[in-house]
Amino acid sequence: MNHKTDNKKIGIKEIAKLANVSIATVDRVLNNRKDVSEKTRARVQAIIKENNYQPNLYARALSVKNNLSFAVLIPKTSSQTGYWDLCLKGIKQGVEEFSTFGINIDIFLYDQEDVRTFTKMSDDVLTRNFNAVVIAPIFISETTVFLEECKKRKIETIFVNSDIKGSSSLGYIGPDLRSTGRLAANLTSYLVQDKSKLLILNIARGLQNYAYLNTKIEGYVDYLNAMNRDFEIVNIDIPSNNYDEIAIDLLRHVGEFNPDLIFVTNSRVSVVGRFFNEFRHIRKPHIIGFDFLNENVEFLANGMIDFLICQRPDKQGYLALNYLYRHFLLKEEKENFKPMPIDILTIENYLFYEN
Amino acid sequence: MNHKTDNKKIGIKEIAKLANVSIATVDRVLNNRKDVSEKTRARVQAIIKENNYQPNLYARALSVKNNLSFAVLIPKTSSQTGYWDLCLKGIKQGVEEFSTFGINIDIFLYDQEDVRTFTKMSDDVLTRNFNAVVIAPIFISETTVFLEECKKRKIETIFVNSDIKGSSSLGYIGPDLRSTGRLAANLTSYLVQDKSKLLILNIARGLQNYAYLNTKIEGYVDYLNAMNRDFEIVNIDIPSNNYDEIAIDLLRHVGEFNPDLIFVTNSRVSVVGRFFNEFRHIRKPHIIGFDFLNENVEFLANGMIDFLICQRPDKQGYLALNYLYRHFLLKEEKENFKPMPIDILTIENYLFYEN
DNA sequence: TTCAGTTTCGTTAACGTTACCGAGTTGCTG
DNA sequence: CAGCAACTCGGTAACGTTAACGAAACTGAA
Repeated sequence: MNHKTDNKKIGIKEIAKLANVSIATVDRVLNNRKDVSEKTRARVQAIIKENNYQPNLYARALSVKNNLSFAVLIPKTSSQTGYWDLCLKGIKQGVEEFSTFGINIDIFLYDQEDVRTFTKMSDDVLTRNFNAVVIAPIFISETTVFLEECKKRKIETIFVNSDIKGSSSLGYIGPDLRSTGRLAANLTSYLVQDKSKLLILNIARGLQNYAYLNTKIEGYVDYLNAMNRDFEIVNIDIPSNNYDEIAIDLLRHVGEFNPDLIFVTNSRVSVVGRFFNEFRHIRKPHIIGFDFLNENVEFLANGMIDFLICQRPDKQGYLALNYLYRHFLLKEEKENFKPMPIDILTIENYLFYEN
Repeated sequence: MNHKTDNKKIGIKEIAKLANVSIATVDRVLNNRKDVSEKTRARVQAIIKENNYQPNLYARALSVKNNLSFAVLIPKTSSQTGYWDLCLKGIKQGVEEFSTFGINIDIFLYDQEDVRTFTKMSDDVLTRNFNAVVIAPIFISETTVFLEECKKRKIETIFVNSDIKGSSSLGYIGPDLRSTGRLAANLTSYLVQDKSKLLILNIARGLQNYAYLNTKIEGYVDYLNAMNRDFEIVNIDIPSNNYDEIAIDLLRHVGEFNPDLIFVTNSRVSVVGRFFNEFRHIRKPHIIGFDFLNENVEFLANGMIDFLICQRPDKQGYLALNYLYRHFLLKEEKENFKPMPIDILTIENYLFYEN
């Protein structure tokens, strides 16, 4: 059962020799540039295919002295959640890694509670000459305007975190939102009995800017309704970032509704954990929320939160840059990226998360 | 909030100029070789640190024309489970990727039901001159003997899939087995009520060779006992690979015990799924098992299996080779690898698995 | 002082690919 | 047929690092 592997990698030089041309010509057909006749192009291509030539990406990366520059346009982290810090962490890893190739990456952080900072930043981006820009599209209409400008100037665009279907030039890197909602519902169905009361909580100031949350909620509700298990589902908005304010609202809603499970539709789930940690006399429901933030993990670890659904914001950020790198440098065509995995974290596996 | 990043990467050449030495000398201190005086070594090192020099790994990989060769020594896939196929898939990905660097990788597949094939293969490995060998240590005592020989010949060793603590030279790449057991118990606790009956199933011919399964079971049982929820737990071995034989045993045990949940301790969980798919009149318990195999996913998708706990065998295989690559070529020291993540798959997120 | 041996260091050719520069060829116009 | 553009193609220097080779400087003993 000894499986030998003696596939000596063939280089551009050998190809050239076999085709009886110079390496420059081989390079031209490889990168399908002009300045090569159809006849020789065909001949070289045949030999390339024949010998299963694979370019040495490292040599390529070493050789090319590009002056690519990318912009990253995402919210700055708020006082209420470290979510964007994670994304930024991934971005910075990419900045570090790709600076080796002379890629310059500038990061623009806008305030997700102030649309004017977004328009300001996006204007700034346009004054410089970027080859591509990574965008977290929070403000939908403003982003659409910005995308128009990018298109005119032939600046490639790619989304992270949420998608405006079909409007960026390079697509979207992030989780399927509807599926994350369905997954939450799936877990919910294990946690509670028939006829239970389920509370959906949307917590954040300026909720009108988080249109994508509705997709999650749809997935959640549709899944549960299809089960015919007589759940009573209530959807509540708490448009605040202040714990004390939120606590007051929570006190009222939880008191009135007395839910068996709370589904927090974003990363603010730690607030709910904190609430039940303080108000011990209130019956603690099951809790499901999002994202691997320190404050969330704390309540996962002490049993307050049952499940954390994770979309790896850091990986998202990194992958977006990685995608650009591959698009520009390695010239990989690649079908539009695979969707991000959706991870489930519990008290028993969170320690091994993050790879 | 504009965050500029203008860290021009400095090269070995600039370092040489700054230190007033040749690039060869810089190279010597970088790879701390001999043939350089303590004085200049210190000076160069200072300048390296000062300028935060980071070697260009791609240039290094391009330059070095090593003749490294690794061996991989894992079980061949049996008729009963595609588990090792997955691991092999990851290995092959590594073979492909690292052949660019002139690394030669030979794969030796032994029969996990026949210890003689293992000793035969491991002897074969020793006749050749490998720099390192990746081992899945199924046969503990035989592996230990083999490791002794490797140590004598200064062949590096690294484990995948399961560990014999402290006996390989480069450590272990794989999940923490006890934690996977605990995680299964954690999910179990959500799926069933107090006083439920839980059936632990160990299915495989030659079970005596799977000592590591006990670690999983310990984690599972300990976790549940600590909950004080009055579970009735039964642990059953079915030492067979034949479905008909297994079905007979299952029929008997399930009939007698009537479990509320079955925990299959390895990847053979699809057999149990098939069983309940055929015997519709028997009350189907919840089912938890391991590994992202096609046959398992099939029963996850149709609702037979509730949770699949995944240890990414393909990633394990790839990471093992990647680790060797980094150890030999990039000379990264790196603290002994992070543990593998432990993933939870349900009917709602399996589609997005595999990245 | 000489000379062999050792220690320390610099020069240079690779590694596989890219891209600039310029030389040869063809085709067309006047 | 001259002249000139357009099209093909080859030569070669770079990219940052490694390693083989040999030169220089130093050591110590005769």
